[in-house]
Amino acid sequence: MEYTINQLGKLAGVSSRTLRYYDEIDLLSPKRKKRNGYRVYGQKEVDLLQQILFYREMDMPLAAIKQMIESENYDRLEALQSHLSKLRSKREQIDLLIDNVEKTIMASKGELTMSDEEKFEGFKQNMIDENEKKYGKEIRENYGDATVDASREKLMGMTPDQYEEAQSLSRQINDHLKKAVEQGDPSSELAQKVCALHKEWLSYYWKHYSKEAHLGLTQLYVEDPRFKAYYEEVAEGSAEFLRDAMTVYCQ
Amino acid sequence: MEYTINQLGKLAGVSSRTLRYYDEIDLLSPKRKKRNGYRVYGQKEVDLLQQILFYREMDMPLAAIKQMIESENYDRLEALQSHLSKLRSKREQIDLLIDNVEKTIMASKGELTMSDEEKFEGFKQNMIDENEKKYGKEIRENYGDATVDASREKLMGMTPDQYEEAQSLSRQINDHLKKAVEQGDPSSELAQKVCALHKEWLSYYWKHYSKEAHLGLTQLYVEDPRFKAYYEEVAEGSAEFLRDAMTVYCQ
DNA sequence: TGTTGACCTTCACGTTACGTCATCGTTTAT
DNA sequence: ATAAACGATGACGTAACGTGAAGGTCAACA
Repeated sequence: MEYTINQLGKLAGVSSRTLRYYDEIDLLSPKRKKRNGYRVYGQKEVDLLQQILFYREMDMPLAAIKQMIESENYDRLEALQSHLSKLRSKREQIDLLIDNVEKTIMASKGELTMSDEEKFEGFKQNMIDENEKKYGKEIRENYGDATVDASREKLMGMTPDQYEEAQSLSRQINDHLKKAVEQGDPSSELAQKVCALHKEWLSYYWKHYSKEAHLGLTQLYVEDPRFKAYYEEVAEGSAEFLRDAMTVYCQ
Repeated sequence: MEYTINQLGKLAGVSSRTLRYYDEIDLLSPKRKKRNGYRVYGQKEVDLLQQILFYREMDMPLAAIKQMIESENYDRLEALQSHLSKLRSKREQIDLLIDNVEKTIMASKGELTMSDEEKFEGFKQNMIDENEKKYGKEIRENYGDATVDASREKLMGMTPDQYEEAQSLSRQINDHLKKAVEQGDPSSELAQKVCALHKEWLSYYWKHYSKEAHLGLTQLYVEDPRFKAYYEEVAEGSAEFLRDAMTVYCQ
């Protein structure tokens, strides 16, 4: 697919001026120019613009974005993973702010009092972000994005490896669970493997593991509509299936 | 409490230059100046800065913020309520972006293909407005996902006592709901008590409570067949009844 | 007592990521 | 043929500060 400057702009929700500016600073150049000077954007440019907008959404300066995507060791997938974790912390920050506003509302009604520190909770994105501001630039230049994310997660209590592992496990569980449900046998090897994976996944969140608690959790998955909704999205009846499989797994 | 310019800056997470700039444009002036010219900020200024930062967080230009807070009919409480709903929309947009990144990751692994339109979903803000108009599916995704996320997080840190309490509440809710449905009046004392219990029960799963979300959840109970099935077992029409009662409860 | 270093002041220029004309050529529809 | 829509290139404007420079103030320490 080929796009004119305004078509691409509309598609991506940016102005044509923006695209011309990106061309000017050699951040995103059109595939080619027609004889009449018109810019023509192709598939590659569409995808690159998407990448750029992801970074921009994280408030990264365009110069830094340029460095990133021009970098020798730029790993697109790694970058996307990093976007994910940043978006998640952004969401947490918004939750903090929502909390703050709710408290402020109550405070203005005289239902509670807030310390001056509390009044600004959620604005200054705590030590993690300050850390990023301080050292982020240099670290990023030297080691790329992944390292920054890594140190962030460390501050949050989990190592990046743990976090990644947990995320990966979660995806694996869903994938295998789906297949196992299709096969239909809770005592099958695959189903038991899902149970083992689930136990491993739990170990990232639970301090003390016990069979009873694990079984109780899967029972909860069945009983509690909210958990059930989650598992219904993985596969129909997967909550019950997981509980049955876990019953076998825990003997 | 009185603050110097840097103390207030540190407290609020802004630079002293910012505070001087706000003074310059008469957005936020210090309470007074000492003989030596030093700026002194007091309690009123602290609270005003908080308000300003709320607006700034919504990407409102400082000139507009100035107009707002100088306005004759400026209602602080109303403004806070508006912040809340805007923050929620912002959260929704981030969820969209997260969705986009996740899809992009899968696409880059060849697990699915994305249209060019899909690649820019979540960037354009006008999509938020569209989403706000679409009730059914979006509500399920937004509230449903948030519910599941919050539940999972919180459950991991629940003590057995808390879990028991939540379960007990759940049973109480079902008991009383059944009786209330039989009586038939959603505004009855019993029905309102059910709502209060439900709110209490939610507090075991939701990190941040809000009337809107609570009401949205009960609407979800009605619209989503999976949730509805759960409530149909309690009593016929109890999902609708709970929603109607909650509408009264939340005013 | 002098000096150091942390804060404070004002003044002023620099920056980023575009918005917004102005002026012009090109293409398409009527 | 003429208008409307679209494209191009300057060039200037802007918001919200960042970043010095040049200098006054203040507590503490030698």
